Amino acid sequence: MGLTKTDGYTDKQNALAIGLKALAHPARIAIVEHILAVNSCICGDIVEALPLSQPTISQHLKELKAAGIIKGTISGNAVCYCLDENGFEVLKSFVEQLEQSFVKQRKCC
Amino acid sequence: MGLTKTDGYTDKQNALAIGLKALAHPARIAIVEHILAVNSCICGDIVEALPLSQPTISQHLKELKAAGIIKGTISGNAVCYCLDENGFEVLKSFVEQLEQSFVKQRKCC
DNA sequence: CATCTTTATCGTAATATTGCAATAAACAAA
DNA sequence: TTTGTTTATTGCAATATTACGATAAAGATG
Repeated sequence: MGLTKTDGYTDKQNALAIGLKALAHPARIAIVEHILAVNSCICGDIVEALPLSQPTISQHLKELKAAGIIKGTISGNAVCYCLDENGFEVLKSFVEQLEQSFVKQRKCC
Repeated sequence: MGLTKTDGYTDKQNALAIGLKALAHPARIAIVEHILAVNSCICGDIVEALPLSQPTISQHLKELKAAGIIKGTISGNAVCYCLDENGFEVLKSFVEQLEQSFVKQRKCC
């Protein structure tokens, strides 16, 4: 089938899956890390930093934007990218929730 | 193509992408949350808790195991599943790293 | 205007993922 | 041994993802 079922799960679970999927690719992780590393909006030097063609990177940026992980602001004929605080919160709170439950979990295996 | 490029990224980036991908599915999130919710090893009641067939769930469990997120211990003809601490650390440290960088990031857009 | 620079989109080929029915495998219980 | 119970594997079919060349779109620059 290839089609992920979404009914039968909570909205939260589905939303989280989408968010994680957006980050579950080395190129997209590299893009986020690059944005963090340069510590400013980047105006399209990502193509030089990654081993992918320009159309492919454009596509990855689109996915990160759609997932709310980055924002893009048009500036002349370039686009400035930076992290989107809101989308980042979703990921953070999930991991925090997991960690809290995990600490409470008694070891059994 | 459909084939994710892995050369040109660090081992850490590639490993993280694999770990995130393992969690980037509502069923696998639901499985992990269920293991945490019952607060003990579960011996195969997941099939009743999720809207998927037994073979499909078996496959998702296999992926979570391969990613180091859960462990399975054979117990009679059943299998007890619980979280695997090691695999969980990878995810946790990534988010912590992201968060630290993110705090330092000055707002620009 | 013409041209360059930068980013986005379209079309397409290769590969991956998802889900399930059918079946197997492994052990338990009668 | 026979039957049930539990989990894994195999073999698909349908859909999604990834990557790139070609091209478009939009603004900058000469």
